[in-house]
Amino acid sequence: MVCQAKDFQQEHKKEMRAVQDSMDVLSGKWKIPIISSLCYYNKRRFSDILNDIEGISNRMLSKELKDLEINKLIKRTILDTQPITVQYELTQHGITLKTIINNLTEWGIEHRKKIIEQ
Amino acid sequence: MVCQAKDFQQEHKKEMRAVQDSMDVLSGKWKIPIISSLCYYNKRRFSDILNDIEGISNRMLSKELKDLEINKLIKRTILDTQPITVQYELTQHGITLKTIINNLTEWGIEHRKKIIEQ
DNA sequence: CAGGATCCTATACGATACTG
DNA sequence: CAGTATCGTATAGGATCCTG
Repeated sequence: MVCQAKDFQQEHKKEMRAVQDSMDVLSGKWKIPIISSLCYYNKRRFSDILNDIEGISNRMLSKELKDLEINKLIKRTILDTQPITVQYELTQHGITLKTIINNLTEWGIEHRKKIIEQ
Repeated sequence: MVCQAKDFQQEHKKEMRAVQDSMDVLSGKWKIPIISSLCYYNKRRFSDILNDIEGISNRMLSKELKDLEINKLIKRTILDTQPITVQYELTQHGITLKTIINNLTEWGIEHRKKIIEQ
């Protein structure tokens, strides 16, 4: 009995740590919106993302894109255009976040309804 | 054609806004971990949550719990014990976040593997 | 035990201007 | 176009102490 309770405890600790691991990579005001943009549009240029996300500054977008690239969630490609354009897309690993993005989208819609209805 | 492209554009704008709506409520370092604790343990006292989440201070926990209560995601109950204890649990609305928490947990585990393996 | 009050710091973020 | 550099502010968050 006591032993099983301890097992649950252990299991929950692991789950809690896993969630925090996710949040280490995803927290902040802009990471999720950026990933969402790439999730919905697939390939997207710097200035496009800048327009997709309301309120973000180029400084922040630049910094966050770097972070996400370091964490292997997105891939950066310089296109041979004139002038040069840069394309971003999700990596295979980044794509595994699609489920979460979809859930957040659905939840956001429901949450807005809940807030408005009162 | 052009018209359909515009429709997609519109749809994506909505999705993007929905995601940001979610993040308005959930962003910050501690909200998701707190919800996770209540998600996995169901009913939980203040000091328990304080222990569940590594690194959180009582000041932050107190503040974030208030925020979540205002947003109707959790419910606060004062128990008639000596000394007084306070119990927190997810509301019906808060429970709708379980899917997201579970996904974040799974993703965190996979992400850790990815990071370690290189 | 469950917080509130106070003080303090780091950093996240914004605005603006500039460059290849 | 895709950033970088610089500067400034706000606020998120930590540490500590106090109270019913």
